[in-house]
Amino acid sequence: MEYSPSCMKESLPAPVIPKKTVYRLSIYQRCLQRLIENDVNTVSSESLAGVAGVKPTQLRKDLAHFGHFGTRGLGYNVNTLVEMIRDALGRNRLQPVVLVGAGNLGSALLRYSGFQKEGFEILAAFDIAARRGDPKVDGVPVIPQEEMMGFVNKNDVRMAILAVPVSAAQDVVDQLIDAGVQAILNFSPTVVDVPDHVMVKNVDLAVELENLSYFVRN
Amino acid sequence: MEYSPSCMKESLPAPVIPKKTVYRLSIYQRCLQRLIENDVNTVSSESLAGVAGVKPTQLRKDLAHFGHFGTRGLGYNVNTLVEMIRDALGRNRLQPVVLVGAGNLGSALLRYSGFQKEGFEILAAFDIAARRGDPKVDGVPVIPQEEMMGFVNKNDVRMAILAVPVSAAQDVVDQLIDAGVQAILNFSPTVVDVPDHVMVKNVDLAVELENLSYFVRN
DNA sequence: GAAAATCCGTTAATTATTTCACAAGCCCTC
DNA sequence: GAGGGCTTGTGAAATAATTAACGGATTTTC
Repeated sequence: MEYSPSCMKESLPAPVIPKKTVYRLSIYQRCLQRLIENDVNTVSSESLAGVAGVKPTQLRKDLAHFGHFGTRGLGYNVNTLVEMIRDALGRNRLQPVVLVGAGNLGSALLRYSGFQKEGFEILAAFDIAARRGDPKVDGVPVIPQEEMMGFVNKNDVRMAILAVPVSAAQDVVDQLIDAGVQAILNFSPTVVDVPDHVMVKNVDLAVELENLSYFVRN
Repeated sequence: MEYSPSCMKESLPAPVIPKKTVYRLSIYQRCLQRLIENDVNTVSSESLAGVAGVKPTQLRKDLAHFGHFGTRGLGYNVNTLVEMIRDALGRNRLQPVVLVGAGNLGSALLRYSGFQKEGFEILAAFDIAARRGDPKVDGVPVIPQEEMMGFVNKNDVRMAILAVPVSAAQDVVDQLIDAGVQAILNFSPTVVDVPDHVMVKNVDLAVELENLSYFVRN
């Protein structure tokens, strides 16, 4: 049981990390980075959980999926934890990403510094209305849609951010998948169909707002 | 049990709708609107679930929380369903909303037509750098931050969209809550502290992307 | 260096959510 | 208007996720 997950014993099906755990790892990561900035070396599950907005038990259980990282009586070493999470989430955080659809929302996302700051690089943006020689936006070239598949293929791009109109969404998604994309962050307000091996995360701003409105007392 | 929820009988604790159900209602709503545009009158749980990306059973169970709306052997009347969901989510879909932080992301959200299209109206945007007399963005006035609390108070605003830098997020949230806001859609990449009666939905773009990267095969 | 205080890792219990399976209801045809 | 074919609504079963409880390790204090 020690440091090696049980799956090592005889290549069992998989460690099976709950999706929600994986999601929270990203949140922990963000909080840890804040701690590093403040020169904090050690953190207890209680205080980290407090900052991340979860219960201490949940934090410990989440981390336990990946091994033993804490010191009883003391807590977790911040740097160790950050490395562990980085590994867990895939060291390929330098993964190239493309953005499709440089309209209002799309171009705002291009200028949004948050992605870069967290270690993602948007290689290029594609738009149906783009022309060769269009100016870069915040250092990112905006390229005609036709060149998307070739580009994705050539650069081994596995992740895409989608911000195209609903009417184009499914088509673009199909193309992206054809070209090798495996994960899509979808800002187009529609549900798209994808094969099992492709992961889509929908971020539908209007749906989020509508959902929130349910919790407003009348 | 019929059309009136059991809570009417003698004001029981509450109908207790699962959060995830409420969330999915918004998605169903969107899919239904697409159906209306295509002049579809009737839809089965199977086909609606297909479009919404869920299992038919789940759809039926979700709807069942609110009463009987379908016709066995036939399916659901699209218009009836739309009305039912609108009611369930709170008829106050004309709820006023304010946006705080008119930077890159904030101003893109202002121009984003999706909110309006779904029936939300952004009354005003506030920014620390705004000056009286600044031009409107897409019809929405951009107002100095100092006037936020007064405005929210006066206009009975219950919902806010937050797109300010991390360093300002908690302060602004505290002010918003003081002024009466009950639900916050938070695009600032940080977890904010709120009392129990306030609902926050975090949309952290970098976290979403990082999370997705876990599912990319190496 | 012993005792007290802290805090992790883990099992078990609880709670929430999803799925199954099927009875009951309704449409539609003949 | 009777019967076959669909499709809903729903209890019960299965699954997943969260929380609680606690043993044991480690630090800190005196």
